[in-house]
Amino acid sequence: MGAVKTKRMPRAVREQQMLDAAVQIFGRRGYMAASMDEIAELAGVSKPLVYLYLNSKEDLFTACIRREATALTDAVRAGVRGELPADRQLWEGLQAFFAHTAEHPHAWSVLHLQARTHGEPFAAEVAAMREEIVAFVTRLVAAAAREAHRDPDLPEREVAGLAEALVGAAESLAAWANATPHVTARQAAATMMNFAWSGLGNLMAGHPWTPPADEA
Amino acid sequence: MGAVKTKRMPRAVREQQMLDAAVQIFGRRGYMAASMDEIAELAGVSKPLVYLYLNSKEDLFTACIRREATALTDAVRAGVRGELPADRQLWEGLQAFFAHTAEHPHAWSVLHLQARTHGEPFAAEVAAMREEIVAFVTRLVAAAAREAHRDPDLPEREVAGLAEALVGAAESLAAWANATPHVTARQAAATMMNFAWSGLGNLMAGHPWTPPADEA
Amino acid sequence: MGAVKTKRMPRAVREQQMLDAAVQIFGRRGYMAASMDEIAELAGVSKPLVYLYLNSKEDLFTACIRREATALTDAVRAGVRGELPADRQLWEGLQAFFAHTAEHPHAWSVLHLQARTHGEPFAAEVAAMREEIVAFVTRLVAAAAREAHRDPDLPEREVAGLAEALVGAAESLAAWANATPHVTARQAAATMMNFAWSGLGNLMAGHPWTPPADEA
Amino acid sequence: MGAVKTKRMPRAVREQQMLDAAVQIFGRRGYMAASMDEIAELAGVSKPLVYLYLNSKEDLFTACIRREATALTDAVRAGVRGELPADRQLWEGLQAFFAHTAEHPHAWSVLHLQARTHGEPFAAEVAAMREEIVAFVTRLVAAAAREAHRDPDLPEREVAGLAEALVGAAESLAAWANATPHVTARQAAATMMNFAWSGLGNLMAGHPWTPPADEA
DNA sequence: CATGAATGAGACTTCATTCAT
DNA sequence: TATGAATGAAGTCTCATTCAT
Repeated sequence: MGAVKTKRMPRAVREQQMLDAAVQIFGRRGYMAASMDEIAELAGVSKPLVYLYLNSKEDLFTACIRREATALTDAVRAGVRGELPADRQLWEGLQAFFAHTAEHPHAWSVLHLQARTHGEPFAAEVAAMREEIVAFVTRLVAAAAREAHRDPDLPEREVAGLAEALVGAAESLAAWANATPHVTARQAAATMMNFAWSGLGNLMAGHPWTPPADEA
Repeated sequence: MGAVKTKRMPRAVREQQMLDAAVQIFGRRGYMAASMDEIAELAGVSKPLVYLYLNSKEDLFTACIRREATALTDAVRAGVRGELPADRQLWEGLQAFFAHTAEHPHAWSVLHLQARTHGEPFAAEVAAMREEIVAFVTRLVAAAAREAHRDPDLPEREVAGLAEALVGAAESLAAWANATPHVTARQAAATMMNFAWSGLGNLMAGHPWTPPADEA
Repeated sequence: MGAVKTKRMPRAVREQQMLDAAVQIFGRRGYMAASMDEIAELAGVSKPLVYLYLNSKEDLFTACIRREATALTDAVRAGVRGELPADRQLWEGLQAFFAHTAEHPHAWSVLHLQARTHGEPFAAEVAAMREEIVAFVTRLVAAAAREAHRDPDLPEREVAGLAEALVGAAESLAAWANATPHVTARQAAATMMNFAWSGLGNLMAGHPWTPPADEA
Repeated sequence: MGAVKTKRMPRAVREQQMLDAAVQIFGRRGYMAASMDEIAELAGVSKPLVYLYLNSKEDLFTACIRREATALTDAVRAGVRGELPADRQLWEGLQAFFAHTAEHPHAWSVLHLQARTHGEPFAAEVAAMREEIVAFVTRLVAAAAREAHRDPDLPEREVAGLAEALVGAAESLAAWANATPHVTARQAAATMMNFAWSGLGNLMAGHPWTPPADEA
């Protein structure tokens, strides 16, 4: 188990191996309980090399957060086509989000649980990513309001609260989907759309949001 | 700082003091970073006494989780009147929830962040509480469906997903409300109702959920 | 070897044992080469106890320096009778100094070599002690000048230089006396008086300083 | 900062660059705290090259000591003209000594502080140099005795002690002169002559040693 | 009931040193 | 010749936990 022990690799490659191992261990054990020994072993290198390249446990953790935050936002961005109406964009973004978090559960654990649980420096790193996503959602809500010719604008804090709730719901659902067998990204996204777009009231009245039938 | 150092208290009282201190420290520092030394000092007792009464760090943490989980569910239960329609019950439950988490931020940190970040034994404890709340929400959704004479029942897993999303949104909003100045429990609950009951679609179309005007 | 392993001693006693061990190891190996493990073992306690009582290696070293500096200045002060003429006071002070350094060679190594070799915080500690001794010598020189009715006062910096040279010579001689077998404190002090009081010129001309014949 | 990084230099030159760097780092940080990394970087070469040329940290330190000890004794020897009377020779030697130590403070730190603080192998190296200087001083004292027709020869150990004290005083004064602004080598040497040649007694009586007025 | 005294185990980190190119 | 890559060994420090009074 762990990376095959190959000797003398260029620095950039070794660094990625270390980050891979670190994300896995941090995700499994949590920041404090993770030991540099275990990370080094899983990466197939000696501990001093980890320190030589990544400096300290804190820096290593930060590097993990940064890499995975970027990967996640990139994945979401890549999944969305900007020319579609707001609900369709949200639908696509959610699918990309659930797909990515399902494929990288350790990374998601690092971002969603570990990073927020261990003080400012790390939490701030995730907050930046979150803000980017919240901003994306906020743009969608604004666009939807325009499309619907909504007249009295929603107060700014109300929008912030809504975006927060939506993102929170999605995050929570991601954890649930990861833990529940046979729940696909598509299904999770559909549940989210029903919940967030139609609302429970409409849903109960028999008016769910209906996904488009085009995709794989 | 810390409890006033009084000698010879009955065991039950001492134990509560210890749990108070532990919740505070665990909430502030996280499970691993919290030290038994600091907890004992804040509780105003010697470390061996903590071990005598609560056995080990794990047991102490579990006791904290259990006490605070019970307190939270009790608070929510106490806030709801079962004879009202579903949306009103949800409205009241959410208010109670946001009010309690705002008043006990350390406890909320323990339940929402710390307990889920440190492996099965603790996560399971919180999961039990969560299930109780999810069950409550599920009953509400079922009741709402009945009230609306919804015909084809929602598939069970879909309901589970919706409840999960709703709870997740509420949890996320609780953290946000705690961190954002001047957001009251009532406002947070109203945002949740708009979001969860009416849905973004309706909201954009100018049909928000309207809270009743009766309460303080 | 090392202190007899007795259990459960009061804190003050254990602290002294630790300082004893630390002075010995620091004196033998130097600050950096000394390991806390070795010190703890020689003190007959576990390492954590050393940290519990003395905080850190730096603090431990500082405590050693302080204790030994105080002991040395106390010893010198106790050896001098203030009512005698200047040269007799110097003679007595030197004897006390050489006797003390000979009896506590590790302590002398800590003060003379180790403390000065490892940065400001420690050097400053010794500098304070040294200044006290230099001040004592400076008073003697001034007194001698008064006794001799010397008219044009010596410039202040000149006095500082002389005191520095005298103390330096004594320090150096202490190391030499410790390393050379069969050199007593009395002999070392006599050499110093010849050198410092009479000067090489007088000495060569057959006019040495003659010690009083009273003491043991 | 550091030597300019030039490729392909002859071995002898590279070695000197390394020794320069090593003396500086050892002088600044002390033997143990100095790291081979820092030395290699300051020398502008890679660490393996340092090992190729100088074998080990111990050997490197020894090489530093040897080079600087030779440089110092050479400087003193070069400053003394053997045909002059003893006190003039001492005067010249002291001036050369203070001038050299002032110009090479790192080297002086290595010889005076670091080398003596780290065990036999290094201390022995310095002891050899010191003996050479002490021998020089001893010859002067003997010469002075002859000039003064002193009859009963000073016992050998007494001479050793005097030389030791003189050298110790000079060493101490060198450190003091380096640390005190605006004290020149000439002034330091003058203080030493007053102290060592005339003695405090004479000095107090108004009979200092007077330097010749010839030099720059 | 309550605590001062004590420790085994393990964490992070650094360093001198060596391969393989 | 010269170096980027790599590590065994050791050091400081912290913590949960237990005696013995």
